[in-house]
Parts: sequence; C-alpha cells; structure tokens
Amino acid sequence: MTEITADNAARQPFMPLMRELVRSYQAFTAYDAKGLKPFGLTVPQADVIFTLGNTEGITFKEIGELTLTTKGTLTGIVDRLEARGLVRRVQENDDRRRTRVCLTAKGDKLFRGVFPRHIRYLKQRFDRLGRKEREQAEQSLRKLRDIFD
Amino acid sequence: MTEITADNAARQPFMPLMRELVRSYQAFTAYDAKGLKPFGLTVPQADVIFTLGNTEGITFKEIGELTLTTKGTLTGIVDRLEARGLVRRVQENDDRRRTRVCLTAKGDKLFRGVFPRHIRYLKQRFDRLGRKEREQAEQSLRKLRDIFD
DNA sequence: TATTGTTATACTCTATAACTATA
DNA sequence: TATAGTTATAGAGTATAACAATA
Repeated sequence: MTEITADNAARQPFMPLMRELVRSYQAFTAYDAKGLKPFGLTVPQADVIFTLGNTEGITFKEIGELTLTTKGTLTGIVDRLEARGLVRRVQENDDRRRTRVCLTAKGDKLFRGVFPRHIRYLKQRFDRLGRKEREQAEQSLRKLRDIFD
Repeated sequence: MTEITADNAARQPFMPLMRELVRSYQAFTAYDAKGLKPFGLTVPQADVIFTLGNTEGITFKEIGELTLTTKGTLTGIVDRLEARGLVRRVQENDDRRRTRVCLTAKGDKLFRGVFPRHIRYLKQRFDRLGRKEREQAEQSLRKLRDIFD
C-alpha cells in the first residue's frame, strides 16, 4: 500500500479505465452531435424529443429522471423546443402542479423523420462490434454505473 | 433485416449499450465534478491542470489533442486558469507561433495538493471493481472508442 | 500557403437558490 | 409542509469562422 502522491497518482491501476471512459464518451457524443446538427437539435434536446416520442406526453419530473437533467435546466431546454413549435406544455387536471410535455404534430413529424435516421446513423458504428463484444461492453458499463450511483 | 421505424428504433440491440455509456459517464462525471468543486475547478479545467502536472509546459495544440478540446475552447479555459494565477503562457523561441502553457508555483502547489486527493477520492469508487472487471471494462471501452474515432 | 493561437459571435447548458402555485 | 415547475443569477463550455502572426 504505497502512498498516493502527485508523482505516482497517474499510475493508479484505474486511471486507464477512467481515461477510456471519458475519451470513448467524448468520441461517441461528438459523433452523436454531428448527426443531430443538420436537424437543428442539440444532444440534450434530442434526448428529450426521443424520450417524448411514442408517448402521450410526460411530466417534467419524469423527463428529468429519464434523462438525468435537473428541473431548472429542463425548463430551458423545453422552452427552446416549445419556441420552435416542437413540443407543448399541458397542465394536468388532477394535480395542477404537474405539467406534461407533449410532442406537437410538428414535433412528432420531426421525431418520425429524425429518430429512425439517427438510429441508422449510430447503428453504422455500433454494428462494428460483434454481439459478444456488445454484450460484454454493456455489462461492464452497467457495473461502472453502479459504482457511481 | 427489418426496416428501422420510429416505432421499432428503440428496440435496436445497441440501444441498451448506448444508454449505459451515456448514463455511466453522466454518473461518473457528476461524482468527478463534485469532488473538484471544493477546489474551484471544473472538470475541463482540472483536465488541463492534471495534464500540465509534472511537465515543463505543453503547447495549446498538444493540450487540445490530449484533452480533446478544440483550440477556441481551450483559449477560454486557459484564460480563466491564468486569471487565477494557476498557469502562465510562455512564447516558444524556436517557433514563435507556439505558446506553451505551464503551471505557476501556485498552480503546481494546487496540483500537488488536489491531484493525489482527488485520485484517492475516485479510487474509493473504482476499487469497488475487481481487477478482472476493471480490465474487462477497460478493454470494452477501448473497442467502443475505436468505433467512433 | 499552412499553422498556431486569438477573437468575436451567439448560444446552450449548468448549478444553485429563491420563488409561486398547488397539494 | 412538501412538491412541481419557474425564474434569476452567474458562469462555463461549445461550435464556427474570421483573423493576426509566424513559418
């Protein structure tokens, strides 16, 4: 058990794993963002649109839980989507504190046009992994997530 | 080979892997940012400070390559670190287009104080993985990165 | 001409905390 | 009192492209 100093810290056995996690996410998200850009969507915006797709609308709270976005941030994202006419806010009647966010017709049209195309775009890369590799990666990432949750 | 539509897209076999990649990174980076906050460092700022540690200074170009940050963004990050007296810019003599960024004495002190502590903080969590799991995760993430590079 | 880094623009996202209205 | 969402504050990071200095 040697002490951790500034000089030897970088040699901790988990450092390569941490680096790979960060760099692989950066590489993925850059590719993801690039594919969404032509549709005028940022990654967090697309996350919301894709979450709302094929639903009757979801409350802010639920969207926040699904996308790991805090409520203040989500208000801004939804504001921008609403300004573009892609979603609308609907007050719930049974509990008037709640607001459901729904895709508009225009938003649904975008969802149906963009989502499958974007999935194909991502699939091009993910398909370079074999089934076994994919399952292995999925399992490893799940463990990694558990560590930090 | 069925067509990908908005309705079945979410059932593509790579979707769980993608979700795990994003969520595990989000969980990690939230923990990471929380540990850096008391030192007044953001994640990208710490990335730069840690990259500069134990070096004689590195050029913008190299830092950008190591941290995957574009030059315009890096200028801003370095500006903020310089304003706090943690780094300084040094013009290179052999090629005067290049600027090396170095830790100041204050920056080095911060590096030596924060880096080992932060590594221990991260290690607490990463050590919950066994050696085998860690190596497996590292290997999977490397493959994942290759796909998007 | 090509490269290094800066500047300008214009946003988007972020955390945080106080606030409003409902329950 | 607690919860859902908004607002206010104050950055920080981002992409992009034009730019200056140097090679």
